[in-house]
Amino acid sequence: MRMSQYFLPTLKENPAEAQIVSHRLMLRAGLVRQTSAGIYAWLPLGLRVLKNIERIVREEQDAAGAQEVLMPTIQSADLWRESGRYNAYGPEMLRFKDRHDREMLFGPTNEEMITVLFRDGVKSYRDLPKNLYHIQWKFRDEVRPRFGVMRGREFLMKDNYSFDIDRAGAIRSYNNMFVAYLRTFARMGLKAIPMRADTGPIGGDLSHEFIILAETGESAVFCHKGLVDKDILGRAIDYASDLQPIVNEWTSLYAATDEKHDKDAFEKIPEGERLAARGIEVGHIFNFGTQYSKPMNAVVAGPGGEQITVEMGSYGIGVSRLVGGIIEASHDAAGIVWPESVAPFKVAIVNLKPDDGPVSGACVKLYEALQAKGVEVLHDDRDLRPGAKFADMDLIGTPWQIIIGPKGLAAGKVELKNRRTGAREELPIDQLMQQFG
RNA sequence: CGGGGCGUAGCGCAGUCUGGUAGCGCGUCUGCCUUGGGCGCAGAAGGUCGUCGGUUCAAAUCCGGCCGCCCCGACCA
Repeated sequence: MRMSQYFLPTLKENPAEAQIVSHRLMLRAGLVRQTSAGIYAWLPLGLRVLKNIERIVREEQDAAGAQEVLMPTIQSADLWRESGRYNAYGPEMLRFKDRHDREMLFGPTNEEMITVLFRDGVKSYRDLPKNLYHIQWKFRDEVRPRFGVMRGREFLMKDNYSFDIDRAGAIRSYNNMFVAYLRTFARMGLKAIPMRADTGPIGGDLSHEFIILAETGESAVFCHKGLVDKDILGRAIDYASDLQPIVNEWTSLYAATDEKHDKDAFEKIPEGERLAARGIEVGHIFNFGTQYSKPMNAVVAGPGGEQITVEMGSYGIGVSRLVGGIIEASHDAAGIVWPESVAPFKVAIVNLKPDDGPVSGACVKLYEALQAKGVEVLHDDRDLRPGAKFADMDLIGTPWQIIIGPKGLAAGKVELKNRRTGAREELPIDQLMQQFG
């Protein structure tokens, strides 16, 4: 993308309404604009990040055996009357009537809808297990939306639902998602720690929240330090095998949110290995047994022809929240520092002297060569002073900056800067191509 | 939902107490200059002062209603 043509409105000053760093940087770097309290429009740069996060979530869900569907944002009130939640759910649910006076709602979650889809489509134990997910916009009319996309009213969420014949199967499904979540967040450069959590109004008996540590987190969390740097990506994972040992490895060390915090257990950890911090919830997994399948009569025929109520679980990842969460976890005084896996552009070319023929020629040639190789590259061809370009580029946080100016070019070299470390090196252009091949 | 604050140019703010020509910085546009970390000079555009009503010769300013936004708390499958 040529920056001179890109819709990228960056701001030099912090908007007054933004208090936390991720919100400020998202506005300043031109990722989003607020349109109402807790409701945001995604601009081109922000949308690229959102799509990258979505892609990683999707790849890991697919790998773990979940199948993608897409359910609507609008649901009927009758559906929710079936589970008994229409009246139980509070004013966070946005309710309205259509032109025929039918009661509708903007979905805050999809347990009811998925249960009906499952119930109507699966009749035999032989078709189990099933695990269906979708990535769809949700609306919850929060009393007090805040912190930008971290607690918006409209937000993008991956939610999925597992259906098993018995509890043992449900636990296998739960463990699959547990490991898939570890991988998902790790791939985004996050250190997400699974913590025992309250199941809340959704009910159930087995639940973990995946928390990333950040000063501005909404909840207080307590855990063993050993969990912070545990690595999942180095492991070969076979979702067909029993993943309980891996789950045990993570759950045997203490980790809990304040609702579930056990002070005595925490203090048994040697003092140097205790970690009391604040965290952001980016994922939450539940096993809730037959809480929805029972009232909604989601049953399958068992081997002996008997009717068996299926065991369910649900699993959520806050996709739009992750954009803010990743920034909270990865920024510096100059701006955002994107992990490569989610960066809107992997590399940026900074043309220091656009009115210099050889310099611009080299920039364009490199830009086209990188594009031809499928590298996501942003070319700053704007007629601005170098300082302004450097400031913008650091703000939007492209992991690599290729800086091309007349001095270096005369020596046949360009400069490569790593956004995270600030390290720079001078390289001949063809060597650069190898690096991004 | 309880408490607090704010609404004046694209962004950040002053002006409101004490009513009398709507300002500043940044950004934007034009020209010149400059070109390795938001450079400099000159000129310009841009505002129903959130909204509705009241008081007054006169309202950004005083009074009232409404709307919107932010912060703390409670809440948050």
